[in-house]
Amino acid sequence: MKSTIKDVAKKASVSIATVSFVINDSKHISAETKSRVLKAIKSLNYHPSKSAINLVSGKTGNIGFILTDDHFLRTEPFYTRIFLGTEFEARSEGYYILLTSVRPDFNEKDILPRFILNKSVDGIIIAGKIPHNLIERISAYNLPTVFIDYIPQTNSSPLVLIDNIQGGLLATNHLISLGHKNIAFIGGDMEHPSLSDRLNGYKQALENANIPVKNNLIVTDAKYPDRQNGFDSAKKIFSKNKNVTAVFAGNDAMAIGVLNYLKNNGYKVPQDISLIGFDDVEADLMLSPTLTTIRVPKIEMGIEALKLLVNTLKNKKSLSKKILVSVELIIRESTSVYKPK
Amino acid sequence: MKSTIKDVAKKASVSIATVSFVINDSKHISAETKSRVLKAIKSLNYHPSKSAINLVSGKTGNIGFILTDDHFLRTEPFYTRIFLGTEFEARSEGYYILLTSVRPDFNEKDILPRFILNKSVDGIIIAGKIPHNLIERISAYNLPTVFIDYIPQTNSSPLVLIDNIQGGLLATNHLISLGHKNIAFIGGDMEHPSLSDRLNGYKQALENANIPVKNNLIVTDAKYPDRQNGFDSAKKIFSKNKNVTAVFAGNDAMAIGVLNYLKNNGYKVPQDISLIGFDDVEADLMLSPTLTTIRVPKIEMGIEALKLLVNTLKNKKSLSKKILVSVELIIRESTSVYKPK
DNA sequence: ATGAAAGCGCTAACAT
DNA sequence: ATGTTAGCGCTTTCAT
Repeated sequence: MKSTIKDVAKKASVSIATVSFVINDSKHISAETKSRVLKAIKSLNYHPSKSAINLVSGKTGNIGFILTDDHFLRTEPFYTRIFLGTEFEARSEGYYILLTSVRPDFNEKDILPRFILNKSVDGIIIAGKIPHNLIERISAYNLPTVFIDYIPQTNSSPLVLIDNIQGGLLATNHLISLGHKNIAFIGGDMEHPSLSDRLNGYKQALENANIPVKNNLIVTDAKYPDRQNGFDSAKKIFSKNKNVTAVFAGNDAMAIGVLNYLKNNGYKVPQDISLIGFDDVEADLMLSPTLTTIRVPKIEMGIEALKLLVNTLKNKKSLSKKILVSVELIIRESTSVYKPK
Repeated sequence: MKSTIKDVAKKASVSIATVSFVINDSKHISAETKSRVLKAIKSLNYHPSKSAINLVSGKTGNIGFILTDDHFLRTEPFYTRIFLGTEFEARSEGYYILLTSVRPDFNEKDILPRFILNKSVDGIIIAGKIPHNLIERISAYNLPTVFIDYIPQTNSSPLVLIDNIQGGLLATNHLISLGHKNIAFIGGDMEHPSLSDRLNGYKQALENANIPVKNNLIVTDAKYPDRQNGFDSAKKIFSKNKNVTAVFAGNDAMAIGVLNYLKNNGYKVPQDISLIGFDDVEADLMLSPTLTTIRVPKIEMGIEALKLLVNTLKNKKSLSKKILVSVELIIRESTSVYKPK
């Protein structure tokens, strides 16, 4: 039933070597022979055995994709979209993606993803913040690695990052251009470079506009940038500061929490408070008003990471490149011109 | 660097066959020899080459996992959890999962997942509702298949299903036991057996309690059971029926939409209206009140599907089993005793 | 331009 | 109980 290279060779009356040369275009074969082989391949519906190729080449044709459980299960499909981009690009490159999630509190006792132990991947893509000891233990295996949306402490690998500073600038400038001056920033998990750079962009924009940066308008103590913490952080800001007219939330999840807080407490968005998020996760169609935000090209990030990795794999030398994907201001309903009361 | 079976054999002073026997436990080897081999394996950090095993066994060691984009990107991590269960179980069984998503409107022109075309998987798991023509085209490849949470029209494959009727009964009985009589049902995508069976359970429970089933309390015309449609369906019910005191939503996503509608329109949950969902997707910690629901064991479903598939793979005969996973009533804050106004 | 043949790392008869 | 060896399907060097 299943045809092999032998069957093709026999059918085309050539040696198996010739068939292999034709398939891989690795040696010059006369046009006539080539077409005979190609015809045989087609008529037998022949597909080369991956296992055999892998065995002889010493490669696996697989790429490992690692992220933490909580990233994978996040309500907002942020990392899932990145994965989709990677998977999509892997199709054209002929790789398979082995996806695995690890616990966010991965420790010495946990075992490494088995595709690493079993040497079943040629390279690795790591998305999002990942426990440091995991990174260290993986690096012992010397696999080409690309990081997405995270800068590991000890880093020499190619990186695909969001241009968060630019995003922070865009978001804050948008609010400033609407006339806002008392602009709060709500962040969390400031160890993650994404969040801290968004804050940097925020500060920079204020300085550029000669608006003083006030620390009491900046809340960054949430451990994890999710809805609940957005809600709680908003409470901290608004219970003390009555003159805030705009909020820049570190991501859309937090922005949704902020929005909930504002609604529950009688603030109208955007009439009383303008609100901008970050990520554009298209989380919640129910959201009213719809959220002005900074769009992060998630699919593209996944694509870029795979390209980078495949490049490294093929060149046998790590290019150690850094790709900064740019972001885009998406104006919706949650921001509007500042009107003094 | 990379050690092979030969290195182990040499180190343990045995033949490579003996090493193989030890690894696979396929022949009786004396305890002494065995321990020597095991020690050699450990000291060399030896891991058998997957490619070689695959080649010799004619298998790939991979399992394909297919679902639609929108299921994969859903706000509520329902299918992602199922996938996680599958991936988890695959670890113990030594399989790798190749995850791919297809468009919900997959048609004749779209190409099949390439792991099918390239014969890179030994079997397939399909989760959720999938276009019928995809199923047909896949079936031509004669790969052992297991369906999760969906009953294909032309079916002979093993199935892992939710006991939706039981769930519908549990949910409705819970409301009835609280004294409710005017209980609405909100569903959507009734082509999906899950949703229609939940409705069946609802009807059955009412009949058991001698409560007449009223069609004007049943809204099932939403095409897709998401938040927005939950919201819209609630509007349909409540704008016409003033005596409804409880709602059974076909899933949590719709329930969240219903809750939003109720809040926006001055109803208090559960004081005015009791609300129960289905799935227990733990979607939204912000939800207030927290949602009473029927818990579906998502991880377990993924596990069961993989077990079923591996079983089929090993026995070389399709068991054509059907597994009905049972559900559980989770009482939280959104339901309470009926109080006449 | 094409073919013969040696492996890649492993399993499983078949021998001993 | 353990060893010898013939492949699995392919790539690639070396001949021709």
